[in-house]
Amino acid sequence: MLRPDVLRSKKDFTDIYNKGKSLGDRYVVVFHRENHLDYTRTAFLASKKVGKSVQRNKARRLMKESYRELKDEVKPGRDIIIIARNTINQAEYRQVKKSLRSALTRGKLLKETKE
RNA sequence: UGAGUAAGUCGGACAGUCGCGUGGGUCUUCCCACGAGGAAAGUCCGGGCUCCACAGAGCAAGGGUGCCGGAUAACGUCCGGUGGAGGCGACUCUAAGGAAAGUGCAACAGAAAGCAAACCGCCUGAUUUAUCAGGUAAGGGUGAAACGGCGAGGUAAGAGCUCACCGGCGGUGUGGAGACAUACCGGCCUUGUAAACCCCACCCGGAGCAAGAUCAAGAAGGACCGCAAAAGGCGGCUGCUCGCUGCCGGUCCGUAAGGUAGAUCGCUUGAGCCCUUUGGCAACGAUGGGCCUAGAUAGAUGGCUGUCUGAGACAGAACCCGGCUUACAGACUUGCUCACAUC
RNA sequence: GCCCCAGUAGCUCAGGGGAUAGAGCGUCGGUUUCCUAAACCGUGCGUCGGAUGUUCGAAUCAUCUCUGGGGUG
Repeated sequence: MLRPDVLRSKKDFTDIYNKGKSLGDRYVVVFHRENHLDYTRTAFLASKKVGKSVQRNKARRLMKESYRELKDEVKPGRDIIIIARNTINQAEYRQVKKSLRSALTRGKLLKETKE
């Protein structure tokens, strides 16, 4: 079965790119937009600029793992696209997580309870 | 011991914990099992499978292969051999048919680049002593390549003109399954290039799993049947009105079909892997037994902690197999060769 | 996934077995000018993306490889 919390259609992507907000950090770029649902939908992308398939898979796994640990702090009801930059190849997991956290914080996507 | 050569194996491991994909369970979000490669890569060949075309084969075009024999489902792959090249050797490499079917090309240099010729020479004759006529292709020079090589005889000078050896070509015999090898004889002999066109032999229909098959929303669009009836358009019964009626149009219900979004299948059991015995030099084949080993669909292998020779190669399945090619840190095993030392 | 194409000077491109690889723009130097521009003259600029092979000879032919670009569903 297809999971509902994953972005799929081309229309969603172009809407988020054109009408959503974007912000970048050292290792990742985040696009986000309200989706009027009661849950969050996400997508993790690594383009060919990042490297061959091994590097791209590694980048996506690091981003997914980072998001998994931050998931409970994220406010629901948004579509989020997380894109790897080619600097991610030199990064460790902790650095990626830190970068993603700072990006989400600056986009005010996290709940106010945590710092 | 050192150097080398050939073949092969592994490709960080283990434990705990939080997560991911598939399957199963007593499907309560709990438990169990399994979960990338030797190249998964490049997409360079060969097949399976699916649809289309032809349903008879042949010819042509276009493309491919190219020493011989075997292996194989097939191959441009593999194995064994032949010829050639390299290495002291183990061994390695080899697009290796045909140039006497034809066409083209061979720059520059050189007299001459392919079928005959002759620049300087050499020799003979004539004579005006510097040229002319004839003979010759040994020597010089040019070039990547100059019409068999080298030596002897021979001659005016020379020449396969003659002879020995070597190379090549043709014929015959012998060995071999064949490529080919070898012996004898012959005339003395024909440049290179086919990864230039080409000739000969053999092979090839096209597209590709996003192929294709099944199910199938919709306030989507079209077809047909029926029913109801408000308005409208055109026509008929009559010249007009009313009325009746046919068609179009519109609304609703139904039928069958195609089929978009979407879903399911194709999707992993296969020319499969491991072991035993056995035929074969080998590739590989046969017999018997055992095993089930990813199947996602924006696409599953990651994070943290600890231990160990301290960590680090190239790299990620997408329908599936057989090969080729390319990339690859490091570790290990076995056979063989050469050199040195010792016994 | 499948299928194509390209790679030659700093840039845009010729050249498809025999060149010292060529043209335009550009760079640099000079002439002219008080100076600059324009004009004119000159100058260099290249492992022909890489490796191996065929050939007497390769940018050109063959094989492998790298990089870039495009098409298609």
